[in-house]
Amino acid sequence: MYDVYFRYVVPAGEEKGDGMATDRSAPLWERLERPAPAPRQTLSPQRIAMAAVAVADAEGLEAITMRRLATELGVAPMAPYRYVSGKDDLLELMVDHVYAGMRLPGGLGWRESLHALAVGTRELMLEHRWLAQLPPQTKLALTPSRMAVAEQSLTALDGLGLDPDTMMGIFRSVDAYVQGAMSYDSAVDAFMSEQSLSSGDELRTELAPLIAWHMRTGHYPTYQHYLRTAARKDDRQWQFDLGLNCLLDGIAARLNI
Amino acid sequence: MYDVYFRYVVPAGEEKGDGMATDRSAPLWERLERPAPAPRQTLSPQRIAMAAVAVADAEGLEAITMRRLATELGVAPMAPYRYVSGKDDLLELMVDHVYAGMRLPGGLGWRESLHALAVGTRELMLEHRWLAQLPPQTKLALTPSRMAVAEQSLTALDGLGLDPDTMMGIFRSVDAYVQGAMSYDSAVDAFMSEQSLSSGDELRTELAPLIAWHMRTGHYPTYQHYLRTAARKDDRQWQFDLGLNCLLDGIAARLNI
DNA sequence: TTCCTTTTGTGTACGCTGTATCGATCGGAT
DNA sequence: ATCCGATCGATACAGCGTACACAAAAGGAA
Repeated sequence: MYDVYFRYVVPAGEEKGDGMATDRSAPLWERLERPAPAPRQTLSPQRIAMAAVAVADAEGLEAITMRRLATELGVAPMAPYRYVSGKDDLLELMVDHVYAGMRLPGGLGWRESLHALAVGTRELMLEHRWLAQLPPQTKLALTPSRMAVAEQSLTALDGLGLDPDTMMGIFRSVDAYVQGAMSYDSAVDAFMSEQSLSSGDELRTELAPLIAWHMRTGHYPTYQHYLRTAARKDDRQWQFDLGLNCLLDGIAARLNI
Repeated sequence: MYDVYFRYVVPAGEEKGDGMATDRSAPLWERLERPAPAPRQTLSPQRIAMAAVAVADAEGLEAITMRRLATELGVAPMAPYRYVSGKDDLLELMVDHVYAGMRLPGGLGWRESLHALAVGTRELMLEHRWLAQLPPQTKLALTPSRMAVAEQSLTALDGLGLDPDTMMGIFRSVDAYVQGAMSYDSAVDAFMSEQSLSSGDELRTELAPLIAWHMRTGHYPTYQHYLRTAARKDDRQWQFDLGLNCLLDGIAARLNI
């Protein structure tokens, strides 16, 4: 597990400003640049991020509590506040921590790169299903790892004769599709584990009364036909790929690339 | 403002079971089928939904509190619990209430229908920006209004020689794109109104220190080029349409329809 | 009218959350 | 030896969702 926060070069022109580590008004990433000169500390942004990610992976996002985190770290409830300004900061730290694990292959064509972006993000979200359940403000988080992903994707679209707006638009479209699709899947997963359901069949049994009530109204014949005859209801990979391939096809066609 | 909850026909075979209205174990929509025989009541699911939607529209989703809702209705904090089993139920009620306002034109081709689905959902989310910020469990909510939207979309894809899995896969892909794209836009909106920013320029000024810090690392040349030369950074409509049209193009091409 | 039952809204309280504030403690330069 | 800033601990507070028991009000039967 390599060091996430120190691999970013300190930009030139930054003074060594004393007390920088506790200047809570500066952006999170700027503060982390000089995490702390103290040698004794038991806490660190990395330790905090790892502990939080471990808890969220094991018990879901709703288990992430400042108190729980502190307990996990063997520390007083308010201790982590020395490193993160609040829960939002903590979530941002977690996001950056897991996105750092994403490795996009370089040297591929634009389509392969975008495909890898989508599949890689999906895999990250399958491994950490809380990633697709983050609160809105965290979805914007401009963390170093996410910037790196964006940069790689934009680079893959460079040199094709596209204007910057279109390049960013395509990147964001693919990302929007992935986020939307995984947000749905992830919500289903959360519901299933919360109700201790371990298969699509068990899920449908659980939902049967509700579905049956809807169907008895007779308002949804096409939906009902789907329910009765569909064969891939549990094949999420297939569903994800269907939409992704359509989107990539469309990008290729519409932009002549 | 027409009645949202009584337009669904009572399915045959439902007993008039006494106390049905307070049987909290039945699905929300089944309970609402017999909302209450009493004439005196000051509360009703409709009044609750309308009050909650009004608050969320005006002050955002985080203003939605059981206590705040009760205050708004001029009632004790626990009173709404007679009609909704908890906050999740309340959110579901709100979702159904606003989705009931969506009108999809019929009699169009599949592409126009899916386009209308996407644009209509987008407009709903622009009018009620909390819609794109709902917690995960509410994203699944199988409410009557949302079932109706799904049914219409599936119907538009019927008769084209597609198997049910593909029909549902396409519907879900378009929906995923819309949810993902609007979830991002909505988060930006929330951030802007929370910081009292009223234009893209003000937003960029606010984020300038963070962005500048990232850029000074020199790791994001393509991103930087985008920042400096892009001309449509604030044209969300264009961005949304770009991805949507690509997706629809791809669907048409890949499925030969 | 009177009584009884069922429905509907009230009052109070509990455990949990995020986090502000202040005091104790420790490490290392002076 | 002294000081000082960086850490961490203890306490406290307002606000949240909601469980629970009770009061008020309406409808039906007598």
